[in-house]
Amino acid sequence: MTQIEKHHHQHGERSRPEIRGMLRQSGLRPTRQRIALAELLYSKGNRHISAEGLHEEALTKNVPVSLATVYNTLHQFTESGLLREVAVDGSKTYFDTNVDDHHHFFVEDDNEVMDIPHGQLGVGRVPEAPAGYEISRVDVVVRLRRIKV
Amino acid sequence: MTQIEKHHHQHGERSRPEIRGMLRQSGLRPTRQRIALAELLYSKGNRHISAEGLHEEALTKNVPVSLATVYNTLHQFTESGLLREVAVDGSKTYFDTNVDDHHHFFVEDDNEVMDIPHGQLGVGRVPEAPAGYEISRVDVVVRLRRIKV
DNA sequence: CTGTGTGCAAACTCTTTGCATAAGT
DNA sequence: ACTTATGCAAAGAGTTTGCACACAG
Repeated sequence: MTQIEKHHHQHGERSRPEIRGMLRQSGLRPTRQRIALAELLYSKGNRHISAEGLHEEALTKNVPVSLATVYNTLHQFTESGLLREVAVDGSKTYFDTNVDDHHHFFVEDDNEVMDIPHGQLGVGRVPEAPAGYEISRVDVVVRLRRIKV
Repeated sequence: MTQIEKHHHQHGERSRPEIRGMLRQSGLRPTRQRIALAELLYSKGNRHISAEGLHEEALTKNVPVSLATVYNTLHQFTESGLLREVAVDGSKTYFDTNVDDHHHFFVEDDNEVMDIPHGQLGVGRVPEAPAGYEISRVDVVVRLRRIKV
Protein backbone atom coordinates (compact mmCIF):
# COMPACT_ATOMS: atom_id res chain seq x y z
CA MET A 1 0.00 0.00 0.00
CA THR A 2 1.43 3.23 -1.02
CA GLN A 3 1.85 5.61 1.80
CA ILE A 4 0.25 8.81 0.88
CA GLU A 5 1.85 11.92 1.99
CA LYS A 6 -1.01 13.26 4.10
CA HIS A 7 0.06 16.76 3.74
CA HIS A 8 -1.96 18.23 1.00
CA HIS A 9 -2.25 21.90 1.35
CA GLN A 10 -5.72 22.72 0.22
CA HIS A 11 -4.71 24.01 -3.17
CA GLY A 12 -1.56 24.36 -5.06
CA GLU A 13 0.77 21.83 -6.47
CA ARG A 14 0.18 18.20 -5.92
CA SER A 15 2.77 15.71 -6.87
CA ARG A 16 2.10 12.84 -9.13
CA PRO A 17 2.09 10.23 -6.38
CA GLU A 18 -0.25 12.42 -4.35
CA ILE A 19 -2.58 12.51 -7.29
CA ARG A 20 -2.51 8.76 -7.72
CA GLY A 21 -3.41 8.38 -4.07
CA MET A 22 -6.17 10.95 -4.35
CA LEU A 23 -7.70 9.06 -7.22
CA ARG A 24 -7.40 5.72 -5.46
CA GLN A 25 -9.04 7.06 -2.37
CA SER A 26 -11.91 8.20 -4.52
CA GLY A 27 -12.26 4.78 -6.03
CA LEU A 28 -11.02 5.90 -9.42
CA ARG A 29 -8.38 3.93 -11.22
CA PRO A 30 -5.41 6.19 -11.77
CA THR A 31 -5.25 6.01 -15.50
CA ARG A 32 -2.95 8.11 -17.63
CA GLN A 33 -5.73 10.44 -18.67
CA ARG A 34 -7.16 10.94 -15.23
CA ILE A 35 -3.74 11.59 -13.77
CA ALA A 36 -2.89 14.04 -16.50
CA LEU A 37 -6.17 15.91 -16.15
CA ALA A 38 -5.87 15.99 -12.39
CA GLU A 39 -2.40 17.44 -12.75
CA LEU A 40 -3.72 20.16 -14.99
CA LEU A 41 -6.56 20.86 -12.61
CA TYR A 42 -4.68 20.88 -9.34
CA SER A 43 -1.35 22.33 -10.23
CA LYS A 44 -2.31 25.95 -10.47
CA GLY A 45 -4.30 26.81 -7.42
CA ASN A 46 -8.04 27.23 -7.69
CA ARG A 47 -9.45 26.95 -11.11
CA HIS A 48 -12.81 27.38 -12.70
CA ILE A 49 -12.81 25.61 -15.96
CA SER A 50 -15.20 24.25 -18.52
CA ALA A 51 -14.88 20.90 -20.20
CA GLU A 52 -13.88 22.49 -23.45
CA GLY A 53 -11.36 24.67 -21.72
CA LEU A 54 -9.71 21.74 -20.05
CA HIS A 55 -9.73 19.77 -23.26
CA GLU A 56 -7.99 22.55 -25.14
CA GLU A 57 -5.48 22.96 -22.39
CA ALA A 58 -4.74 19.26 -22.42
CA LEU A 59 -4.16 19.21 -26.15
CA THR A 60 -1.96 22.28 -25.90
CA LYS A 61 0.21 20.53 -23.37
CA ASN A 62 0.46 17.41 -25.46
CA VAL A 63 -1.87 15.38 -23.33
CA PRO A 64 -3.99 13.71 -25.95
CA VAL A 65 -7.41 13.03 -24.42
CA SER A 66 -10.73 12.97 -26.12
CA LEU A 67 -13.40 15.46 -25.21
CA ALA A 68 -15.66 12.61 -24.12
CA THR A 69 -13.05 11.49 -21.63
CA VAL A 70 -12.74 15.01 -20.30
CA TYR A 71 -16.45 15.10 -19.68
CA ASN A 72 -16.43 11.67 -18.08
CA THR A 73 -13.52 12.59 -15.90
CA LEU A 74 -14.96 15.87 -14.74
CA HIS A 75 -18.18 14.19 -13.76
CA GLN A 76 -16.45 11.36 -11.99
CA PHE A 77 -14.32 13.85 -10.08
CA THR A 78 -17.42 15.77 -9.17
CA GLU A 79 -19.20 12.67 -7.89
CA SER A 80 -16.15 11.85 -5.84
CA GLY A 81 -16.07 15.28 -4.28
CA LEU A 82 -12.83 16.27 -5.95
CA LEU A 83 -14.56 18.98 -7.92
CA ARG A 84 -17.65 21.04 -7.62
CA GLU A 85 -19.96 22.13 -10.38
CA VAL A 86 -20.59 25.84 -10.46
CA ALA A 87 -23.88 27.11 -11.78
CA VAL A 88 -23.48 30.60 -13.08
CA ASP A 89 -24.96 32.03 -16.16
CA GLY A 90 -24.21 31.06 -19.67
CA SER A 91 -24.78 27.71 -21.21
CA LYS A 92 -21.46 26.28 -20.14
CA THR A 93 -20.90 24.28 -17.02
CA TYR A 94 -17.94 25.25 -14.92
CA PHE A 95 -16.02 23.01 -12.58
CA ASP A 96 -14.32 24.41 -9.53
CA THR A 97 -11.28 22.82 -7.98
CA ASN A 98 -12.15 24.47 -4.70
CA VAL A 99 -14.75 22.30 -2.99
CA ASP A 100 -14.89 24.32 0.21
CA ASP A 101 -17.88 26.42 1.05
CA HIS A 102 -17.51 29.60 -0.88
CA HIS A 103 -19.18 31.80 -3.43
CA HIS A 104 -18.41 33.36 -6.76
CA PHE A 105 -18.01 36.43 -8.83
CA PHE A 106 -19.14 36.07 -12.39
CA VAL A 107 -17.87 38.50 -14.98
CA GLU A 108 -20.68 38.92 -17.44
CA ASP A 109 -18.56 40.42 -20.17
CA ASP A 110 -16.35 37.43 -20.63
CA ASN A 111 -18.00 34.57 -18.81
CA GLU A 112 -15.30 34.28 -16.23
CA VAL A 113 -15.75 32.82 -12.77
CA MET A 114 -13.71 33.91 -9.75
CA ASP A 115 -13.80 32.96 -6.11
CA ILE A 116 -15.04 35.47 -3.62
CA PRO A 117 -12.36 35.66 -0.96
CA HIS A 118 -13.55 33.80 2.08
CA GLY A 119 -15.16 35.93 4.74
CA GLN A 120 -16.00 38.73 2.37
CA LEU A 121 -19.50 37.53 1.89
CA GLY A 122 -22.01 36.70 4.56
CA VAL A 123 -25.23 35.07 3.62
CA GLY A 124 -27.51 36.68 6.12
CA ARG A 125 -30.61 34.83 6.95
CA VAL A 126 -31.31 31.66 5.06
CA PRO A 127 -35.00 31.05 4.47
CA GLU A 128 -36.73 27.92 5.64
CA ALA A 129 -37.11 25.22 3.08
CA PRO A 130 -40.68 24.65 1.98
CA ALA A 131 -42.35 21.60 3.49
CA GLY A 132 -41.03 18.36 2.08
CA TYR A 133 -37.72 19.86 1.05
CA GLU A 134 -34.37 20.34 2.61
CA ILE A 135 -31.68 22.80 1.70
CA SER A 136 -28.83 21.19 -0.10
CA ARG A 137 -26.74 24.28 -0.70
CA VAL A 138 -26.86 28.04 -0.95
CA ASP A 139 -25.08 29.54 -3.92
CA VAL A 140 -24.37 33.22 -4.19
CA VAL A 141 -23.22 34.70 -7.46
CA VAL A 142 -22.12 38.31 -7.53
CA ARG A 143 -22.33 39.38 -11.15
CA LEU A 144 -19.78 41.88 -12.31
CA ARG A 145 -19.68 44.21 -15.23
CA ARG A 146 -16.50 45.72 -16.47
CA ILE A 147 -16.39 49.44 -15.90
CA LYS A 148 -16.21 51.20 -19.20
CA VAL A 149 -13.48 53.78 -19.49
CA MET B 1 -58.01 45.56 -37.23
CA THR B 2 -57.32 41.94 -36.78
CA GLN B 3 -60.12 39.76 -35.74
CA ILE B 4 -58.50 36.45 -35.11
CA GLU B 5 -59.69 36.12 -31.58
CA LYS B 6 -59.20 32.69 -30.13
CA HIS B 7 -61.02 31.78 -27.00
CA HIS B 8 -58.91 33.21 -24.24
CA HIS B 9 -60.34 33.38 -20.79
CA GLN B 10 -57.33 34.20 -18.73
CA HIS B 11 -58.04 35.22 -15.21
CA GLY B 12 -55.45 37.84 -15.93
CA GLU B 13 -54.05 40.64 -13.96
CA ARG B 14 -53.31 42.52 -17.12
CA SER B 15 -55.88 43.14 -19.73
CA ARG B 16 -55.21 43.00 -23.40
CA PRO B 17 -55.06 46.78 -23.84
CA GLU B 18 -52.70 47.00 -20.91
CA ILE B 19 -50.48 44.50 -22.59
CA ARG B 20 -50.50 46.40 -25.84
CA GLY B 21 -49.51 49.52 -23.97
CA MET B 22 -46.80 47.69 -22.12
CA LEU B 23 -45.33 46.44 -25.37
CA ARG B 24 -45.54 49.84 -26.99
CA GLN B 25 -43.81 51.48 -24.08
CA SER B 26 -41.03 49.00 -24.48
CA GLY B 27 -40.69 49.84 -28.12
CA LEU B 28 -42.05 46.51 -29.26
CA ARG B 29 -44.74 46.32 -31.86
CA PRO B 30 -47.75 44.62 -30.35
CA THR B 31 -48.05 41.73 -32.74
CA ARG B 32 -50.42 38.83 -32.31
CA GLN B 33 -47.70 36.54 -31.11
CA ARG B 34 -46.15 38.96 -28.68
CA ILE B 35 -49.51 39.80 -27.21
CA ALA B 36 -50.46 36.17 -26.89
CA LEU B 37 -47.16 35.25 -25.24
CA ALA B 38 -47.37 38.22 -22.90
CA GLU B 39 -50.85 37.15 -21.90
CA LEU B 40 -49.63 33.68 -21.10
CA LEU B 41 -46.72 35.08 -19.15
CA TYR B 42 -48.49 37.74 -17.15
CA SER B 43 -51.88 36.31 -16.42
CA LYS B 44 -50.98 33.86 -13.72
CA GLY B 45 -48.89 35.73 -11.22
CA ASN B 46 -45.18 35.15 -11.12
CA ARG B 47 -43.86 32.53 -13.39
CA HIS B 48 -40.54 30.89 -14.06
CA ILE B 49 -40.62 29.36 -17.43
CA SER B 50 -38.29 28.09 -20.09
CA ALA B 51 -38.62 28.77 -23.78
CA GLU B 52 -39.70 25.24 -24.45
CA GLY B 53 -42.20 25.38 -21.62
CA LEU B 54 -43.78 28.54 -22.94
CA HIS B 55 -43.85 27.16 -26.44
CA GLU B 56 -45.67 24.02 -25.34
CA GLU B 57 -48.10 26.05 -23.32
CA ALA B 58 -48.81 28.29 -26.27
CA LEU B 59 -49.51 25.35 -28.54
CA THR B 60 -51.72 23.75 -25.92
CA LYS B 61 -53.80 26.89 -25.74
CA ASN B 62 -54.12 27.14 -29.49
CA VAL B 63 -51.71 29.98 -29.87
CA PRO B 64 -49.67 28.83 -32.82
CA VAL B 65 -46.20 30.34 -32.49
CA SER B 66 -42.93 28.92 -33.61
CA LEU B 67 -40.23 28.08 -31.13
CA ALA B 68 -37.94 30.60 -32.78
CA THR B 69 -40.46 33.34 -32.14
CA VAL B 70 -40.76 32.29 -28.53
CA TYR B 71 -37.00 32.64 -28.14
CA ASN B 72 -36.98 35.97 -29.91
CA THR B 73 -39.82 37.25 -27.83
CA LEU B 74 -38.35 36.13 -24.52
CA HIS B 75 -35.09 37.83 -25.34
CA GLN B 76 -36.75 41.00 -26.51
CA PHE B 77 -38.84 41.08 -23.35
CA THR B 78 -35.73 40.56 -21.28
CA GLU B 79 -33.89 43.39 -23.00
CA SER B 80 -36.87 45.62 -22.38
CA GLY B 81 -36.95 44.80 -18.70
CA LEU B 82 -40.25 42.97 -18.90
CA LEU B 83 -38.60 39.71 -17.93
CA ARG B 84 -35.51 38.63 -16.12
CA GLU B 85 -33.30 35.72 -16.94
CA VAL B 86 -32.70 33.40 -14.04
CA ALA B 87 -29.43 31.54 -13.86
CA VAL B 88 -29.85 28.39 -11.91
CA ASP B 89 -28.41 25.05 -12.67
CA GLY B 90 -29.31 22.83 -15.50
CA SER B 91 -28.80 23.57 -19.10
CA LYS B 92 -32.05 25.39 -19.55
CA THR B 93 -32.55 29.10 -19.26
CA TYR B 94 -35.45 30.27 -17.19
CA PHE B 95 -37.27 33.54 -17.52
CA ASP B 96 -38.92 35.15 -14.55
CA THR B 97 -41.91 37.44 -14.83
CA ASN B 98 -40.96 39.00 -11.54
CA VAL B 99 -38.31 41.60 -12.26
CA ASP B 100 -38.10 42.93 -8.72
CA ASP B 101 -35.13 42.25 -6.54
CA HIS B 102 -35.58 38.77 -5.20
CA HIS B 103 -33.97 35.39 -5.01
CA HIS B 104 -34.81 31.80 -5.80
CA PHE B 105 -35.23 28.31 -4.61
CA PHE B 106 -34.19 25.69 -7.08
CA VAL B 107 -35.50 22.17 -6.70
CA GLU B 108 -32.75 19.92 -7.92
CA ASP B 109 -34.92 16.87 -8.36
CA ASP B 110 -37.18 18.35 -10.96
CA ASN B 111 -35.49 21.52 -12.15
CA GLU B 112 -38.13 23.80 -10.77
CA VAL B 113 -37.59 27.44 -9.81
CA MET B 114 -39.56 29.18 -7.08
CA ASP B 115 -39.39 32.64 -5.61
CA ILE B 116 -38.07 33.04 -2.14
CA PRO B 117 -40.69 35.05 -0.29
CA HIS B 118 -39.46 38.58 0.07
CA GLY B 119 -37.76 39.35 3.34
CA GLN B 120 -36.95 35.76 4.10
CA LEU B 121 -33.46 36.08 2.81
CA GLY B 122 -30.91 38.66 3.69
CA VAL B 123 -27.68 38.87 1.81
CA GLY B 124 -25.37 39.86 4.58
CA ARG B 125 -22.26 41.58 3.52
CA VAL B 126 -21.64 42.03 -0.17
CA PRO B 127 -17.99 41.93 -1.12
CA GLU B 128 -16.29 44.74 -2.92
CA ALA B 129 -16.00 44.36 -6.63
CA PRO B 130 -12.44 43.82 -7.84
CA ALA B 131 -10.80 46.86 -9.37
CA GLY B 132 -12.17 47.71 -12.75
CA TYR B 133 -15.49 46.02 -12.13
CA GLU B 134 -18.79 47.00 -10.70
CA ILE B 135 -21.48 44.81 -9.25
CA SER B 136 -24.39 44.40 -11.55
CA ARG B 137 -26.45 42.06 -9.44
CA VAL B 138 -26.28 39.57 -6.63
CA ASP B 139 -28.10 36.31 -7.20
CA VAL B 140 -28.78 33.86 -4.44
CA VAL B 141 -29.99 30.38 -5.25
CA VAL B 142 -31.06 28.13 -2.40
CA ARG B 143 -30.93 24.62 -3.75
CA LEU B 144 -33.49 22.21 -2.44
CA ARG B 145 -33.65 18.47 -2.37
CA ARG B 146 -36.85 16.59 -1.85
CA ILE B 147 -36.89 14.76 1.46
CA LYS B 148 -37.14 11.06 0.85
CA VAL B 149 -39.77 9.30 2.87
C1' DC C 1 -46.71 50.72 -49.00
C1' DT C 2 -42.63 50.06 -45.88
C1' DG C 3 -40.31 48.02 -42.65
C1' DT C 4 -40.47 44.89 -38.88
C1' DG C 5 -41.86 40.28 -37.20
C1' DT C 6 -42.63 35.45 -37.99
C1' DG C 7 -42.11 30.54 -39.40
C1' DC C 8 -39.43 27.08 -40.96
C1' DA C 9 -35.60 24.28 -41.30
C1' DA C 10 -31.00 24.07 -41.06
C1' DA C 11 -26.95 25.21 -38.39
C1' DC C 12 -24.53 25.58 -34.08
C1' DT C 13 -22.87 24.68 -29.38
C1' DC C 14 -22.46 21.95 -25.58
C1' DT C 15 -22.97 17.50 -23.79
C1' DT C 16 -24.05 12.50 -23.75
C1' DT C 17 -23.96 7.77 -25.57
C1' DG C 18 -22.75 3.16 -27.86
C1' DC C 19 -19.51 0.28 -28.96
C1' DA C 20 -15.01 -1.53 -30.31
C1' DT C 21 -10.28 -1.11 -28.61
C1' DA C 22 -6.76 -0.11 -25.03
C1' DA C 23 -5.09 -0.07 -20.51
C1' DG C 24 -4.95 -0.98 -15.42
C1' DT C 25 -4.45 -4.45 -11.72
C1' DA D 1 -7.12 -12.62 -17.62
C1' DC D 2 -10.64 -9.75 -16.17
C1' DT D 3 -12.55 -5.42 -15.74
C1' DT D 4 -12.86 -0.74 -16.32
C1' DA D 5 -11.56 3.36 -19.13
C1' DT D 6 -10.91 5.52 -23.49
C1' DG D 7 -11.67 7.26 -28.23
C1' DC D 8 -14.42 8.05 -31.84
C1' DA D 9 -18.22 9.42 -34.22
C1' DA D 10 -22.86 9.82 -34.03
C1' DA D 11 -26.87 11.37 -31.55
C1' DG D 12 -29.25 14.57 -28.40
C1' DA D 13 -30.77 18.76 -26.13
C1' DG D 14 -31.21 23.60 -26.21
C1' DT D 15 -30.62 27.60 -28.76
C1' DT D 16 -29.52 30.51 -32.92
C1' DT D 17 -29.76 32.04 -37.63
C1' DG D 18 -31.02 33.07 -42.66
C1' DC D 19 -34.31 33.98 -45.64
C1' DA D 20 -38.98 34.17 -47.85
C1' DC D 21 -43.46 35.51 -46.63
C1' DA D 22 -46.92 37.91 -43.55
C1' DC D 23 -48.46 41.58 -40.98
C1' DA D 24 -48.66 46.25 -38.31
C1' DG D 25 -48.52 50.94 -38.84
